[in-house]
Amino acid sequence: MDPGPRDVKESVLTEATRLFAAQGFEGTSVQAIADAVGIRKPSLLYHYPSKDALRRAVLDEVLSHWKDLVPRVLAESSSGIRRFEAALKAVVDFFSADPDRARLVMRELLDRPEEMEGLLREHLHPWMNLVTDYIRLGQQTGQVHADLDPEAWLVQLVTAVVATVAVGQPITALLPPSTQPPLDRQVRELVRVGRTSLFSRTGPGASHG
Amino acid sequence: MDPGPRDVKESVLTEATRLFAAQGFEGTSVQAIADAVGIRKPSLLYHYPSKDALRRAVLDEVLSHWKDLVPRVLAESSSGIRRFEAALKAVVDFFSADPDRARLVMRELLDRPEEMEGLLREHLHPWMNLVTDYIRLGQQTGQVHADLDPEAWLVQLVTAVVATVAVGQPITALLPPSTQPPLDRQVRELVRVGRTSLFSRTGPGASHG
DNA sequence: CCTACCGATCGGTAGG
DNA sequence: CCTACCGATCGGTAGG
Repeated sequence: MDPGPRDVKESVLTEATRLFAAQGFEGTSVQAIADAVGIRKPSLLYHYPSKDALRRAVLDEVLSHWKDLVPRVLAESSSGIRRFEAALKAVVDFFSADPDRARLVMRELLDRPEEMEGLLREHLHPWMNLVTDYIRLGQQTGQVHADLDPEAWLVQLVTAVVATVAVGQPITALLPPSTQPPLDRQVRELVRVGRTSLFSRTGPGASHG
Repeated sequence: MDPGPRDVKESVLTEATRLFAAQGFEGTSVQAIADAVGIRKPSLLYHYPSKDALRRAVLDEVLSHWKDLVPRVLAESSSGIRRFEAALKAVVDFFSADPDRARLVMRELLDRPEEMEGLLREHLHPWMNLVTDYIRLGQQTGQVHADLDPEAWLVQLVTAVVATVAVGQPITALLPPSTQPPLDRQVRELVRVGRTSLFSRTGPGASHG
């Protein structure tokens, strides 16, 4: 029944992620995390020397999973509109698979904007240039809207994905009743918005990649 | 020099808004707000009987300003693309004028999703139907993309505005250096995304309104 | 991983 | 709007 003691540290990280995402860092006490794991507070502080160390470990895990994702997405060799769909789907899936990731990122952006500036540069900038170069190529061939701002467009789209997944529950309460899960419906429209705002013609003109 | 005692309550609200937006509700102590105002803690609790009452007052003020805005926006009688631009600009201006509004809304959506569901319904649903009806009209005349999901599109756009303004500082750090203020650049692209994802033809075909 | 304990701060109250 | 004070909880440490 009990998890073996060898993965107590891992379960501290799991519970901390859950609670930080739901209630925020300041809204979550070390005691509450220890209770969720089923150990005493000083035992938790043996694994992570301070509450802030635990926060950094939680954030680190999200960002390292993100770093794993990026090479896989960029390795997709399909071209044009299919490449767009595959890449955007990968980003959506990454956050949808665990909405706590989106909530955590959103909270850190609000709580510690200066710290996050550095982390975003480190984790997004490298591959951002690859994507924006590819977009500019599309602009030269006329596939992509000429007046699109590549960097701003990309930042816009990722922001929209993170925000939509992070606060999906309350905002999709505005949608009329439907058989479709509300978040799916919201994400589907997000993808359509991304596609139409990127491509100037939507036909199957996959001519480079 | 000192503000007269008659507007102490107002200045409590102002400082609470600033601090809740920057550090969150749990991250801000009643003592910190009292310090910012220049009074003692029990004096603050005379004006607002509890910390939670102060939180509700702060949120209420944001939402009531929002309620003031909506009729003005919908009174805009221009049509088609101009109507879109004017309405979206009004929403952007509302949050840009005081980014704390966007941060506050985002934090409440994360901290209290259930409570916010009700408030969103109350404050957005009424005029949401007006907008989506207008969008459907555009779909019948062919001005608006036929496969657009009106409710989801509208929720998507407002979410994007709030998120972009709320975390504008850290996310625009990803943009290359420019003479243009980064948030302006980000907002300009957001408007372009909104326009191209809404209209199927962007010519000046203002035929109804 | 535990018991026992620390000073500091939390939101809030009594009483004027 | 103040002084004085409340019990509860905070993150963290000593010591085993």
